[in-house]
Amino acid sequence: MLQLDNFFKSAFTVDNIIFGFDEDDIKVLLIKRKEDPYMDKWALPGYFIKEDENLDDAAVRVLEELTGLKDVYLEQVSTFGDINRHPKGRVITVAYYSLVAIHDYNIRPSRIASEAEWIKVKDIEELSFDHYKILQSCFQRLKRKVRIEPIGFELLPPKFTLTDLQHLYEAILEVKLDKRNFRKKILSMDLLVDLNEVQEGVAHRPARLYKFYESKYQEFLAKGLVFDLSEGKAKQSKAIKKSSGIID
Amino acid sequence: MLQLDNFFKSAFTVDNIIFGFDEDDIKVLLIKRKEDPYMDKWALPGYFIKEDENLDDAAVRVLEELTGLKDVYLEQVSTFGDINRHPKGRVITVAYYSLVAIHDYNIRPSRIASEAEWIKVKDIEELSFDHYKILQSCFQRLKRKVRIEPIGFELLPPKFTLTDLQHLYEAILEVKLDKRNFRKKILSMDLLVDLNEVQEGVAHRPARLYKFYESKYQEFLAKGLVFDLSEGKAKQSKAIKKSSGIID
DNA sequence: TCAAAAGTGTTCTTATTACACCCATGG
DNA sequence: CCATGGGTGTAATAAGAACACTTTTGA
Repeated sequence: MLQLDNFFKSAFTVDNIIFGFDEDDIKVLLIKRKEDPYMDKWALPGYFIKEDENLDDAAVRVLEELTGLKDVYLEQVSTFGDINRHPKGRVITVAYYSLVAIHDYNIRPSRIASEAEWIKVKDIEELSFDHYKILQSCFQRLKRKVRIEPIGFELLPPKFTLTDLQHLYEAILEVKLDKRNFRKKILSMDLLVDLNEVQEGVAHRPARLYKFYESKYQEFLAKGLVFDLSEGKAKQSKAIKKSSGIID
Repeated sequence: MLQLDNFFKSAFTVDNIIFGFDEDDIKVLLIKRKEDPYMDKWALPGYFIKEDENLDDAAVRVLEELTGLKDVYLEQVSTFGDINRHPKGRVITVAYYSLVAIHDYNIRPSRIASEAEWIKVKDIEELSFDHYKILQSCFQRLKRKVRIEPIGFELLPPKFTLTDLQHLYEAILEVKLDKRNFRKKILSMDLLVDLNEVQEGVAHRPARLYKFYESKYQEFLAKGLVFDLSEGKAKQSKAIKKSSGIID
């Protein structure tokens, strides 16, 4: 008869890597800890999972408790459990990343967080615990994911310009993209709605504003199209085209 | 002062999804449990992690203890921790997948496994615990991963024919590929060595044998090339080409 | 001599790249 | 009237897709 008490048990936490986009840079939300270990050091917002709580629910709760953010995109990335990753004993952590439109939310640090601040990913050199490693792993995941699904829009306000979108992709993919080719591609996917509005108060020709057309994305997927802004126009996926007739 | 004992602690396990390839089908290695819960039912090989053991080390150890397999490709996929996933109480599990060339290894079931058997992924309809869900999630991961890195070779014996390789990709990607186009692509990547040997004892024209040229893959990566057999020839990555000169 | 799979090129179509100038606005 | 970023098209190149017949072997 299996008795769980015969096996070692560990504390479990969730850590959230919250990505934002601001002035051409990808940032993450870090908290300054007001609790040992690593008191007064920058860390990812994370805390212990409860006994009666699923992992995803814990990620949502902890995020809200520490930063005030809710209803944001969340995805599990990876689990870190090295024996010595926590100075007080074995603590295994499940890392999640989220995507937030920075200016649409107010951050309210609380609980173990004395401050919370958006910091450029490229300026971060070290963090508490193994959080630097976790950050890198989540940034890699974001980079891959953004080429497969149109999640980048989560990082922009509801109305954005094509240049905003291009800069977002350039920041995530760490590449320079060609303006004309980028526009051709994204518009040909037919996933954006031209709002017939323009920017106000800019000292140059104002840009048109667009929004992401969520429900068209479902049609887009149903047609077997693939979202990839980084290397060209949407292509019909092989799965559909090929299965129709290779007799040779 | 943070006291870990004030927080909920859970038992935690690793589960291994071991993929193999045989007669044009992707298979997974399942064990028949000789221990409750789910005694005599098919399950993924998995067991409890020890107090002084990192997650990856546990995956390696458990795999060997239950199946006799060692020195195989292993990668963490995802963590499953729903409150009720284990009938005896809270058990959080970290899922790994591995890739094995079926005929190069002998399986020796032991510990909690009374039998171990390779079963086609497409024939599996249910498993113990939430293992069916874990399997699906790992298969999705394999599907994505195989297009980005040449890990498929782990599933083949050291010497294989181009048809073997094509069938492998067709099985994983669940697509039919064109023979001539497939050969053109893979050979143009220059990652295979033609061994100047042919199959023996086949009732048709014997095929040439190839092996994967591991060290050439490093050169290949260094040139900024991308491995993708599913949609065409290796392309120079945008990261390298683009950064060189867009002035417009 | 048959069955079974190996091996091999070309053409057409589509996607990707490179690239430069005029436009609208605020200061 | 200047500075700033917005907006636009085309031609050349490269990659992808479609497709059929001859070869070699063992039975």
